[in-house]
Amino acid sequence: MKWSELSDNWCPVARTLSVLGDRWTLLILRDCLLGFSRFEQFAESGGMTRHILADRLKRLVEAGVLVRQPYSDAPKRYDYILTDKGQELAPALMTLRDWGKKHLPVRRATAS
Amino acid sequence: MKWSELSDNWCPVARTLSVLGDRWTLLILRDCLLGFSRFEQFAESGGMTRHILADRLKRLVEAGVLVRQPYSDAPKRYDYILTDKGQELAPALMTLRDWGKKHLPVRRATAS
DNA sequence: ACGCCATAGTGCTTTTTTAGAACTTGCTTG
DNA sequence: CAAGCAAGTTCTAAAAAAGCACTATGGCGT
Repeated sequence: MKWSELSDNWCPVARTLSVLGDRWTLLILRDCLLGFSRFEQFAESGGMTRHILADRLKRLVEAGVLVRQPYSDAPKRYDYILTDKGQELAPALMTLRDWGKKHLPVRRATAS
Repeated sequence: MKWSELSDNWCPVARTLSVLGDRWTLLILRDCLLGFSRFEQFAESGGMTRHILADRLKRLVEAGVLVRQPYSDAPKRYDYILTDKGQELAPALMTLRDWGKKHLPVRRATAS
C-alpha cells in the first residue's frame, strides 16, 4: 500500500497520517506555529533538504493545511500561512511535544 | 540529515518524530491500543508489508514503547505489548484521530 | 511418518523516496 | 555590470519501501 491510498482509509488516524505521516511535515508545521512563514526560514530551521521542503509545502497547500500567499509581486514570492485547519493541529503538536519531553530526554546537550 | 539524528534534537517534537515519524508506526500503535498484540494481527490490519512491520516492531521495542513478551515456548512466539511509555501515546493518537475526523472526511465510503 | 496448516518472520528484486549539492530565475543593490 | 538574495528546480547516488515468495518451527489429522 502506498501512502496516498491511506487518505481514504476508514480510520481517521490513518487519514491524518496520509497528510502528516512523515518525518518532516510536522516539523514544518511546528515552525509555522512558531511564526515562520517563508521557504528560507523553514530550510534553515529543519534538517530536510530544500527538495523535500518544496514538496511538503506543496502537499500541505493541497491538503488545505497551509495557504500560499504572495507577499511580493516583483519576484513572485509567497508566505506559507496556516489555515484554520492547520491551526487546529496545534493540540496534536502539543501532545507530541509533551510526550517527547517526558519520555525522550536529550542525551547530547545542546542548550545551556 | 537522516532521521536517527533527530533523536538528539533540542526540540521535543523532533525527538518524538524520531520514534514515530513515519507512515506506519502510529498505525501499529493504534492497533496496540485497540488490543492487538501479535505480528499477524498487525499484518492483517495495516497496509504495510511484513518487512516493514518487523522493522517497526523492532524499533518500537528498542525505543521502549513496546515490549516483546513470549507467549509460547514451543515455537518461540511473542506478544508485543505497550509499555507505560507507549500507553501514554494514547492522548496523541486521540488528538490526531479527532483532527482527522473533523478535517479529513472519507471520500470513498467504506462503512455503511 | 507424512502432508498440511499456522505464526513469525527473511530474502530478493523492483520501484519510490530521500539526501546532497549545484544550478536557475527574477529582481535588487553597489 | 557584478554580487546577492529568495525561492525554488535539477541531477545523481543512496536509502527505504513495495511486493512476493520462501524459510523455520511446531501442531494436528490420518
